[in-house]
Amino acid sequence: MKIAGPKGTRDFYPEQMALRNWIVQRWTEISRRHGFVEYDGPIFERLDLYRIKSGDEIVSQLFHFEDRGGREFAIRPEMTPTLARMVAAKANALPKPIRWFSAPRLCRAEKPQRGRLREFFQWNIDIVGVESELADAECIFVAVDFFRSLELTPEHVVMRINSRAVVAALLHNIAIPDDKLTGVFAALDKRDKLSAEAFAEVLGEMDLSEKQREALIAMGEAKGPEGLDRIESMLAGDESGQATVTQLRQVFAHLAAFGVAEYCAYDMGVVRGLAYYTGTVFEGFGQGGLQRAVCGGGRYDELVSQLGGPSMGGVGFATSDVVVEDLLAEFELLPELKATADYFVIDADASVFPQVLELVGRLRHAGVDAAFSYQRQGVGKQFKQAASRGARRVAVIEPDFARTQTLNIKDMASGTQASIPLAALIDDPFMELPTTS
RNA sequence: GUGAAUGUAGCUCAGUUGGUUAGAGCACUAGGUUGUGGUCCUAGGGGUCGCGGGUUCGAAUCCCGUCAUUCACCCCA
Repeated sequence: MKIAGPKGTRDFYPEQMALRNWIVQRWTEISRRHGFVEYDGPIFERLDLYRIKSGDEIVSQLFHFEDRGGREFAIRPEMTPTLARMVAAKANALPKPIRWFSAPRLCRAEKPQRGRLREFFQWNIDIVGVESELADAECIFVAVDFFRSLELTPEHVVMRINSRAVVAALLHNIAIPDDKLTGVFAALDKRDKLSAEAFAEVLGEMDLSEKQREALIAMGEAKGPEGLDRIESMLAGDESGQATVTQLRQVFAHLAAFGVAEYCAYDMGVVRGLAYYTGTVFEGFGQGGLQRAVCGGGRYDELVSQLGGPSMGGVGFATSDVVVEDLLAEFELLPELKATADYFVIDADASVFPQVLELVGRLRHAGVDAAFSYQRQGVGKQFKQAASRGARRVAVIEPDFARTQTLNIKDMASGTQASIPLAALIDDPFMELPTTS
């Protein structure tokens, strides 16, 4: 009886595994380049950890279970609560600022579709313990630098940036009551996906005054530098409100200094769904046929203290292997990852096969990736195998090898071939081959 | 959770108005070109036509159900 894999999960055959590893290596490399160190936590957590702060949306899609003592657990659906828990537990002992990254395997009981599966890998970058908007800007910079390293340009992906503090100040200014904030946040967040009429209709259902609705419509359209100017003028006379705009402008100034301004744009339509964001919020948005968020993040200033730690602000973002792959596929930027070997050793005659094994043994012992054919067959066939195996060089052992102690070495890319003494090969397996053919 | 589309070999698909042993390309395996490669040639393995039921002399093809996948909504990585 055949049993299919679980819905929304993937089997990583060597080809897919190579791509996944390539992506994770990229994440690791970029993280280190920007001065982040790696951490990890358990793959399941107490269910309460997510009940506290992630919001209903996340909780409704948890895979959860009980142990034999009736304790409730959930497979981690996101990493930030674990990070906050770990930081809260040792807050005073950890050197600040905390600059951590992780690439955890996560699970969410969602209905799978493009860019969204039930099991995936997510790259998380977080800076904790820095209140300055420098940290916000640096997180965004890391995200952009990652995309840039994949040869993605602003034509492929842009960072849309906003601040919940600014939004909150605006809403406060037009006297939106606290109990309606969440609803209004949600409405603004999907402004981009709706027509102007549909947006007005959503607002119409929310029991707001005419004036409030007009203000929200004006807000919802604010984008780019002019949009930010308009927002600032809407806050005229509100000193603390204007301060939030000044902070947001600082973020943009830092991003310009880091040299990634062309990737970044102000956008009132970005509010983000997670409940714990308090300040800067941002998302990378795929252009072309993708048209979806490919990374997302923001500032969470209360999460650590809510988990019993000291009052510590944090900011971070995440992206997943699934959307990164979709993004690269969309623009045909996926790498070609073929299996390779440094050397493929061939016998010109079955009688010297023992010497093949001997040479393979010596090369591998020297740290060289060496392969050979299991079957004794013609030289042509063995070369064919060497080629499909991705061998860079082929070493041919001739029938008179015992006497000459010399091999024919061929470079597969250039076709150059040379006669090299065994001792010289072992001494330096990657020597330049004489160019005479 | 709501709505829609699709389900033929490992992959991409053909399969005429329902008619005999269901095909192609790629991939895979073996062999040939008789001592130097990713070309070419030949052969081979592999399919309960998603599954179950119905209509019919006869169903991959029509009908119903079911499952799965994909897309959109919601939300999100």
